[in-house]
Amino acid sequence: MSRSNPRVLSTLERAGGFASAQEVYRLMQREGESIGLTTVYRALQSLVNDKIVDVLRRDDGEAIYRLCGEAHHHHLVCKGCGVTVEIEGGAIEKWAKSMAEEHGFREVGHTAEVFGLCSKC
Amino acid sequence: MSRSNPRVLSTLERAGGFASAQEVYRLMQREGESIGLTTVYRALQSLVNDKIVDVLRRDDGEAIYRLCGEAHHHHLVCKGCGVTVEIEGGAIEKWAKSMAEEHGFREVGHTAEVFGLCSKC
DNA sequence: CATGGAAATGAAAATCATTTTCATTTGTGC
DNA sequence: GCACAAATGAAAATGATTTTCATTTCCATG
Repeated sequence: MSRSNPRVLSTLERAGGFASAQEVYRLMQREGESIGLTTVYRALQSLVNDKIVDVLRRDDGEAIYRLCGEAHHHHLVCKGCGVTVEIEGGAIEKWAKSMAEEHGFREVGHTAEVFGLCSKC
Repeated sequence: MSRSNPRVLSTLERAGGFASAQEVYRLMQREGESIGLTTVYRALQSLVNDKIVDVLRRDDGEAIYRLCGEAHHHHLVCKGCGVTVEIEGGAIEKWAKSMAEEHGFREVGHTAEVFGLCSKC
């Protein structure tokens, strides 16, 4: 019952391994792929079940998917112009892990975003 | 323009300081309070703006609100039962600040959440 | 006591991501 | 070719949240 559609997976990869179902769908449409939104949702769910992708939530509640094992990075976002820089987060990994262990948590993940005003704004 | 309706706040308190907008609404109805769902949503948004409550996301994407203390802290949330522990984040402050400076950003803020499965789940 | 405008309220409609339904298509073994 | 399970996708359903807009409540001031 593997509905893990390879076209969806490869699109998610091309998206930088980080996109919502709607975004994957739009991307595939734009690239001329013929696929239904329903199938995209099912494929993503399936990929999550198979632990091939992770699911997180954006602040607005939309689910975003990313490849497991993707190098985990974070974002530095400008509140003024929206420009985004990927930043490295080794410090966070450690912090999250130690905090979790301290309270007996397992299977730990985390989200972190930094925002401010870039030099131009 | 303070729409931070005190009845909504007190209901959230009574709910154990942890509930979705829909739950607050249902609770108030059950207690015979006369209030509209719209007003509950507006009050909660207002409380978030005023930093009186925090907003998180349940796994299903529903927003949940909870009273928050003054001190800047982060949350360790269980994906299973939703139990939440406040954790200290000095490491994060430093990390966010240094990453931002490195890229010339000013007026820096950040968000960070850690999630996993607690010992009971 | 008006009364006039600003803020608050809430019912109903709109939005939007996600899920479900169901009829159709595709693929596979026989 | 044939039957049958799995996959697909269009359209409808769902459910949280937001928006619209008409009405009501407050309050200051005449």
